[in-house]
Amino acid sequence: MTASAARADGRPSPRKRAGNGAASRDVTDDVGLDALAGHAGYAVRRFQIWIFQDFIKTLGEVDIRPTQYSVLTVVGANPGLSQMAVAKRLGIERARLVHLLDSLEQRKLVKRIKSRKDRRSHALHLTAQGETALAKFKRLAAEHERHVEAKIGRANRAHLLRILAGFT
Amino acid sequence: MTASAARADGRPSPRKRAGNGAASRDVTDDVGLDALAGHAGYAVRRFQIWIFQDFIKTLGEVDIRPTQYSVLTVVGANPGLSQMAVAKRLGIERARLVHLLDSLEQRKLVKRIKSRKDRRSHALHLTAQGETALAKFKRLAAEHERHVEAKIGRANRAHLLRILAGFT
DNA sequence: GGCAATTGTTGTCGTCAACAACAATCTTTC
DNA sequence: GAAAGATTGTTGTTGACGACAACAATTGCC
Repeated sequence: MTASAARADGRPSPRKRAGNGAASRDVTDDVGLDALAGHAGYAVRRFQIWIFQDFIKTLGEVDIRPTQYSVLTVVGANPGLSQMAVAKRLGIERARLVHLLDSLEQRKLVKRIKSRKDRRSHALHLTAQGETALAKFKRLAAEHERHVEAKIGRANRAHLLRILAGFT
Repeated sequence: MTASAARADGRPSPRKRAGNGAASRDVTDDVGLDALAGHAGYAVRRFQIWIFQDFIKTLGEVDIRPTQYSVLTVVGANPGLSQMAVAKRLGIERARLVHLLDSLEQRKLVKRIKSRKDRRSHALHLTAQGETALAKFKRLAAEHERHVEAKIGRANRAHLLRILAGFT
């Protein structure tokens, strides 16, 4: 895999010569992108955008976005966590989590309970409504995962998860 | 419904299921996250954040962000493209590309040349300065790619690129 | 020639990461 | 036990980014 290193030296092979102004046709369909093909970040970025859009669409009927889903899942699996703990675990800032929880609490899905052991912190719990809602969200999320499988293939998805297991 | 894990797929879950309670002092280190472990989107998201941060840091000395790099690369490989063509190819909005190009043009890396064949559009070119700068950016980007290899392994990175080739 | 479509541009809105500051509350240290 | 320092939740700001809408200039189509 040469990636960009091999082409950094001189003029590579500009396959698609788009000469001056000759772009009036349908060049947009066929723009050489060789230089980006070897960049993991670019591929991952495009893939992540696709995945999130499918997730948002698939969970659209319940109006749950990926970040909200991750919060609900973590709180559901670990009731009583503090906001700090959840933020750290999900890699989001506690400042951001505040708004997330404001929204989720307003929708009666989670509740903040003042901890008596550390009166600075809030113990997070799902409401009863939140539990049943999360069950439905998980079904929809599983459907979304099937879309991913359909897109990149079952084996590839499994391999992808294994490769990226260290980041979860 | 206990909502403890996504049992949709009967994964044996050999992972780190933290014994509950034992971590009441430093919960942050060991929060059960099994429910998210099977979600491709979450892993990809975290990975993408890691990749971008490393890219931004590695290209920090030249102050080039991933999106800027992708624009420069495409324009460098396909001189004369219109803004619309670049935007379409990179999957960004032309409205957004305007600001990107404003910045890059201000830094004398690219130039907008009014096309005489279609006086609505601009033909995009790298400046001479932009060409040499891009060469350096590509060397740094290659270094970044080596960081990725070091993180997930050479073979895994190659496989990842193959899996996601359809999204580039 | 007239009307629809395209291109670049400007603007708004909402999401998200990164900081900074703050009050309330632990925790440490003397 | 009190002062000093750290932590938690909160508010606010900044900037990158995606999605949309509107607009003038220009082009293509009929």
